[in-house]
Amino acid sequence: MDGPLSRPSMSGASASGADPARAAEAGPPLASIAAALRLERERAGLTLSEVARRAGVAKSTLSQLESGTGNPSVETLWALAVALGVPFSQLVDPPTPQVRILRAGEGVQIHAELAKFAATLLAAGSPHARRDLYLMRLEPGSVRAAQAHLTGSVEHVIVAGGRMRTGPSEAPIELAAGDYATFRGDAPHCYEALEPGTWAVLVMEHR
Amino acid sequence: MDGPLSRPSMSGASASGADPARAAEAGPPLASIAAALRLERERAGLTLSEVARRAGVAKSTLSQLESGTGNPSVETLWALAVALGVPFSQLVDPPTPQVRILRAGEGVQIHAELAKFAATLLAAGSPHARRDLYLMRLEPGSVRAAQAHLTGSVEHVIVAGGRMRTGPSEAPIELAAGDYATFRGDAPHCYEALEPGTWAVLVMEHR
DNA sequence: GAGGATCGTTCGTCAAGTCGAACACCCTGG
DNA sequence: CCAGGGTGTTCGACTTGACGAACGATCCTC
Repeated sequence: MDGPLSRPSMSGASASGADPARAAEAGPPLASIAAALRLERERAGLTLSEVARRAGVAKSTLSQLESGTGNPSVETLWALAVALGVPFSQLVDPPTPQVRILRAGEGVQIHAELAKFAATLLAAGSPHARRDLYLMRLEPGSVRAAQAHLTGSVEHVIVAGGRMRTGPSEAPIELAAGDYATFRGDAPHCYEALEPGTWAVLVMEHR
Repeated sequence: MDGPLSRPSMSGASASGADPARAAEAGPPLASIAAALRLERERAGLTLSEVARRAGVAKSTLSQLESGTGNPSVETLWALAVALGVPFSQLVDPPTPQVRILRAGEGVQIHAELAKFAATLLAAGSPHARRDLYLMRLEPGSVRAAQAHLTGSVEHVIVAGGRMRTGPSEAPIELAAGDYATFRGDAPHCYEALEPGTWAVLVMEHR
């Protein structure tokens, strides 16, 4: 039902109280930074020399950083982040999930003392996800096709009323009120209402 | 109706396309880091010496960093973040908003080519906000009172169906379907359904 | 009020990050 | 075939951050 995808640790714990895993990542992400630097540079199609020039750092420094040798200063890393056009923290913290659907009624439910309350955790954001919340209304009869956003962007849709078909353009998913779905936003995807007055909450996660 | 609060720049621009302001913050946040270090240390009620000891850095180094002198290495800053029990990026990026309401129909609307689509930007997340999405269902007759969460947490509520009263315990707000409200989560707040079958999307922003 | 302890700051010393230049390498074109 | 401009890497010199110790300042104890 959900295909070959890795569950991104949907630990439903962080709702009832403190979350100890927030800053407890053990070691300084020297290697992670190295990988992120190289990844983002190649994604942007830039050369090491060019990035170094734009950032105002020596290319020797960048070379060492990309090779995992070194412990950059904040100033240096910041300059590189700006040159690469990515948020600073993307260089220091790991990537994001993939595709996941949560039908109405599914998911980790959190109940209160008096049973009149039930909350379903839809997506526990990674520490540095940038998430923009949208309230989306659409009427049937037209398909809104969205092209690829920035690399790594993820979209979350919670249908509040009506029915809609959304998801990757090659495999749309039909959702009804209360359904929740998330999918990659950096691939072509679409939105189509199946009933009048359809509306949903859209969370656009940029990283 | 919304009291003395500063509008946290709800620039509705970032929806139609690329967002140049994502990593374009001009200078390296030397002073910001200094302020964050001191703030988080005092929040935790720890002494400079103690934090330095836990982080395994010289207290002279920490002193210089808190005074804004210096450009710490990633390794050093990471150790301090762990010692302070805060996510790394909280030390490098600024704080968060306050209180804001968006009634159904209000807000910056984004229309598509065919006018059958309308999205309302609810909250453009700061680059490092950790946002957990919840689908919340609650029935009338009981008030769910939530105590203060972690400092700096912010809650977003989008009512999908029914009516509810929520917000800070000292000044709850009545919301109907389509209404959106956001308020501080580190102060006592409550949720109360006013109709059967009330449900909402809850976004818990931890920072 | 003297003693002790701890706070945060400032001062030299050492190590490490950053820089610039020279290096080997690949591809293109004269 | 071999200059030419491009890549990313490695090498010393310099700059700078991190360390440890000593320094006033403050607070509590005896």
